Formats: sequence, structure tokens, C-alpha cells
Amino acid sequence: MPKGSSTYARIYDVVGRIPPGRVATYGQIAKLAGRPGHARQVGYALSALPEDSDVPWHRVINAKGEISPRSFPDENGEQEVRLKAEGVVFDERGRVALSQSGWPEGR
DNA sequence: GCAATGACGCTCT
DNA sequence: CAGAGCGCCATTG
Repeated sequence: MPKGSSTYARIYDVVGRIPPGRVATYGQIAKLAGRPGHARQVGYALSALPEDSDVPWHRVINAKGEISPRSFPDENGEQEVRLKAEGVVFDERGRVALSQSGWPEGR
């Protein structure tokens, strides 16, 4: 992500900084990306994420610790499976335990 | 060049 | 404490 990085690229960079087995919320990424309060752009940016991107978009979830209903429901369940495969802890409600798998929390 | 769309979060009442 | 409404930015066609 050279200087010519677009705002989206910056978000991808932050997402790529998320450690494995951990998940970050849009607001968290937006803040780290330099756009606090603009979580929308983060979600939109991920929507435009190419398949050949090395960005772990599946580690990005909404502030509720749930997966957002993306235009492609196929990957919705895929994201959940991927997070579990990463070692992310889900609560009894089927949500991600941000208190445990949240980032940069992790305790 | 213009317009429309698009994975939410935050604040207020 | 809970629910509802609003805003914002960038990309793509």
C-alpha cells in the first residue's frame, strides 16, 4: 500500500493487521483507518474487496459481534465457518465473543 | 462529469 | 435502559 493507496486500501491494510483468531468491528477499523465514526465506508470497502485480495475480510464484523447480511449470502455462512476455523470464540447466541475474540482486546 | 449505490455506527429522545 | 433516525465517504457505471 504505497502512498497512492486509496482510502479503501487503507482499510484493507488495517484489516490485514488483525491477528489470526481475532475479529474487529467496523467502527474499530474505521478508527484505525483514520475515519472514526465512518464505519459505513469500512463495510462498503469490504464489499468492493476483490477475491484475489489477501485481506481477511472474514475477520471484520459489525459492532454487535454478528456478521452483516452481505449481498452474497453464500459467503455469510462462510465467514462464520472461517472465523471458527481461525479459533474465534462464539457465544451461545451465535455471535462472536468480542470480549474474548475482539481486537485489540484479546483477554 | 454526474448520479446512484453500498458489509454500519453513533447520538439523540 | 431502549428504540429510532440520521449521516458520511469513496467507488463504480
